[in-house]
Amino acid sequence: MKHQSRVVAELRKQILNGEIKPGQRLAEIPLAESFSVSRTPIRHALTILEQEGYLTRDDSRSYLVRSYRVGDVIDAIEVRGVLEGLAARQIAEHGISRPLLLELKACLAEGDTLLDKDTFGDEEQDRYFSMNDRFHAAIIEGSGNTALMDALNQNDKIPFASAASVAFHRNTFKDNRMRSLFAHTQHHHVVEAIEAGESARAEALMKEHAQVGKRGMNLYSEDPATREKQIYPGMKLSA
Amino acid sequence: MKHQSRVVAELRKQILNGEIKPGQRLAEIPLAESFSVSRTPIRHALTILEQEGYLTRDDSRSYLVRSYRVGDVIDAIEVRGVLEGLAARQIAEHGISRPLLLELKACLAEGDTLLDKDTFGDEEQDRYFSMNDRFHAAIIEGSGNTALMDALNQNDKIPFASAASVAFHRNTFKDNRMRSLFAHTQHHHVVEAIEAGESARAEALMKEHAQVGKRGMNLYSEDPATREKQIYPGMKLSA
DNA sequence: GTGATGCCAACTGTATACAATTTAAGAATT
DNA sequence: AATTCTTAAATTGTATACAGTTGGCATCAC
Repeated sequence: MKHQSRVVAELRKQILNGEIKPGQRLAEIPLAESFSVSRTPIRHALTILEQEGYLTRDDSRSYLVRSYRVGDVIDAIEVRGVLEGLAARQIAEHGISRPLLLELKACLAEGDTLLDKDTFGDEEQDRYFSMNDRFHAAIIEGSGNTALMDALNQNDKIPFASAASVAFHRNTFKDNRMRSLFAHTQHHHVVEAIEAGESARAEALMKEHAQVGKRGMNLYSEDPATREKQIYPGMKLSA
Repeated sequence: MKHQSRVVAELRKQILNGEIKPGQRLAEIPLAESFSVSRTPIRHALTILEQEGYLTRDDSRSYLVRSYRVGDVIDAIEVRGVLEGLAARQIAEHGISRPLLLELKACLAEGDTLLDKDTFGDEEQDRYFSMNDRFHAAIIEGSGNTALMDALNQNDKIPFASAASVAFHRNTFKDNRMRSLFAHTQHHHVVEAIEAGESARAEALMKEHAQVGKRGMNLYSEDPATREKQIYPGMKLSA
């Protein structure tokens, strides 16, 4: 029992995995059958996923999986920049707490170790990405600014816009390592600035740091045609 | 006949008006009776209002009207600052469109006229506030950044955090006029900067402009005790 | 062959019945 | 008198029936 939460989670996962393609229509009855529940929990899930931004409604009727334009992703990365910048600034302004500083330093140390090795294969990449997640999450939550957290949660709904999305492109190892090295050095500088109470610098550095999200996916383009290209959760990006 | 949207809107209004107080429990059956509909549209409305942040769930069961701390409001104003700053910057970067410039200039002109008069009573205030809304909406939508609009929509759920919330405090006419005059001058400067393509300046000015939201409600305090005070939609703020 | 009309199937919106669970009160026991 | 146990009422979760609407398809007229 308690189908509600299960259906929401499962459906969201299917959308994010790309098992359900954008533009595809989601009708209640087929979904109910496929989940072996009644329409009631399905309706609940569709309502929530619409609110979360994964679905839209066609003519105020049926639900469609939403797709995005590349321009939306670029813009969302910009939004993440200013928000994470604000988080870094507020931490610097209020003075960083001991536990937060320790967590950030732990992230830095782990990254140093990873990037110091001669190899940078799948395992190292995965560990790097997970460390990257922790770093960003620590800064965001460390700000204690719930409005900021909410706004970023909203923003992360857009595919490839979240800090975790550096994990989606898989180019050559050398490329990824270089990029990671650069990004990690930015992490160092941000922590430096925060520790020194240099709030404006911390904000600027963190803001700029978000731009790696564009570069990493070759989205760094103001070309209007590129901006219009469709993109969706679970899409394979050939970088 | 389409009770859903009506119930959502009505219930949201009641929460925002403070007719439903924070901490109050919202049970489905009493609500259904009061709206003269079945539980189904009520459930739908509660699901949406929870997603929108107006309600929380107690022990994953009943819905409660959420309340906020003053600190949340201050933080949300800060978030609005960086987001509206980003909007102004992007407009300046991409070059302002003719219709947008006209709309902004119209807002400026209307404000000039209003503030030039000798009186600044309720009517002038209301017109000023409505013009202020239009100005902010024009900048936000004019950025064309949907992620930014989504994030700001999320942010505006926090009571007194939206740009429209300058309307909530009613002090002496003189105070309000002075504040409005100052804020309006900032509007002028922002448009100036955007028109000149001075994107960094436009961003900084717009960011600073959000701070009037704190001052206007005497929320400008880093005092931890003040930050902890409870606040809720529809609450009367004695400034 | 083409277009209009009408019918049927599928779908959403709403109401409601039923099951499972929580809450509360009252009774019983210590 | 206090605590615990029992039980009933209230509430949420789920299923389902029914009505109203929409869209597609086939038939029919031209």
